[in-house]
Amino acid sequence: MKTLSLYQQLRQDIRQGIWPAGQLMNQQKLSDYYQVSRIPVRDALQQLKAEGLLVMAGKASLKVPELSAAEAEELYQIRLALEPLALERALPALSFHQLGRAEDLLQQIEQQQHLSAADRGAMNWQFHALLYQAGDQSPQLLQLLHRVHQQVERYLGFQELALNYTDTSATEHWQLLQLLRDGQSQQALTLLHSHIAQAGQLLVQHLTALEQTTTSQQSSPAD
Amino acid sequence: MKTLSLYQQLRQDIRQGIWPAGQLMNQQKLSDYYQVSRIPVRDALQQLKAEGLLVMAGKASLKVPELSAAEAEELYQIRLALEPLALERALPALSFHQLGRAEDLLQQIEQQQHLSAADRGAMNWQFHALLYQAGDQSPQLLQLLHRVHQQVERYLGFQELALNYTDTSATEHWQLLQLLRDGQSQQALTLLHSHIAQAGQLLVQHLTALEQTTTSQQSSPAD
DNA sequence: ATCTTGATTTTTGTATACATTTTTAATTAA
DNA sequence: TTAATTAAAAATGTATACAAAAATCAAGAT
Repeated sequence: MKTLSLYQQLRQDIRQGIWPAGQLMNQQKLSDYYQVSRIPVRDALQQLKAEGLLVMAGKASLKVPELSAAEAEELYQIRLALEPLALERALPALSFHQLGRAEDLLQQIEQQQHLSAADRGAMNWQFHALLYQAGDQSPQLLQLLHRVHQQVERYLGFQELALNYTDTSATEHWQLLQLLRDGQSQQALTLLHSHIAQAGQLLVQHLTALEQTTTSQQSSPAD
Repeated sequence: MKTLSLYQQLRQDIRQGIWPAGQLMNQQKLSDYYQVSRIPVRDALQQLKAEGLLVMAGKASLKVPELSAAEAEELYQIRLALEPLALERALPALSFHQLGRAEDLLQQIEQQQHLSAADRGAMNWQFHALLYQAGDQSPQLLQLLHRVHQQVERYLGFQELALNYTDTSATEHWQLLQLLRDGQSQQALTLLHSHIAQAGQLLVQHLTALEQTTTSQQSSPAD
């Protein structure tokens, strides 16, 4: 078991809901909890803030941001805008060697049986990133996408959604690789687009339904 | 004159070339230079690193990243992918009130005569951001774009490029506002796209030319 | 009852000191 | 000469202590 940096630990704990949405993250509490001084806590918090995994609450304090269907939709629109671009830029450098590595990873993901939705999401991103990284021609783009996926993973971990979607998703990944191997770039880009759109739609629908039940629960006893 | 945070100061100094590309940014030297302890320096450095304005150099040190035409092109491709999306999402919330504020800003920019290319770039981004911010419906997108523009500004400050382009650019901004006021959304999006593409092309051409003269200077005396 | 005002408490910001790691330089062997 | 190894140095990581700021709460005025 690798020892995690405090930053990694915190990120994981936020994703796992130990620090839920709305939670105020103050240095003192955290330095007590994790048994370190406030300096490394500061560092970790600042990094998380820069990545959008924490947001300002008031003038000088940080909190775990709330989740919303609207934001999830925004994140998926960003994915839709950036990921086809990333794949397109990587296309010239996508050798069979690279595609082989992607296949290995995909197979490995499938063999992992009992994964949480968030973990599965993280591995899916690894797969996508492997393709986009080819040739190392889009470091800026990759960094932005990494950030976006950090955010998305919080939404995935939120609830075990659409269990049957994982099959569809996996199938599409294999199809994507097949198209890339055959040099059918345009079709690959189209598939990637609809693949992301579909996943986004599913997530947003799920969250929207959830928000409505929650708000109706909140308002009906009061009214 | 407002007192800048160390982070802001450092960002400005990097943009102004006080710490040039390739420069190693170590905490000790900087804490001497800015007359503060290493703690606030750490904070500032970490933030700059998270924003991509500093990059790792070796295992634990940071440096000012090098500039390249390839990266500039990447950044403009990202702008092209994200900014039309941002405008599209802001469209429903774009009231005449908002457009009026944008006009004021534009006029104000034009009245500022002697600005560096980087300063002018920063104000241009302010103008674009004002449009995209309407309705506050894309906070994630705005944050990503802010990051991208931080990077772009380094390139603009690099050299006083294409002095005559500022006129073209300003004209296009007024045209964009006109189209938005007239409700010609599709045309506005198209104009925005070509506006960004044009600026990007100009910058990349400029940098490419510059890189070639530099590399030929480097290699010819040796060979 | 609500909104100020001021004092109290909590929290964050920064300096200093020390521990650990990384980097650099020098030395030795191949 | 080059590469590997090791010792010196410099730099970063972390803890503690203190200063400044922010948030909280209670008392008083409207």
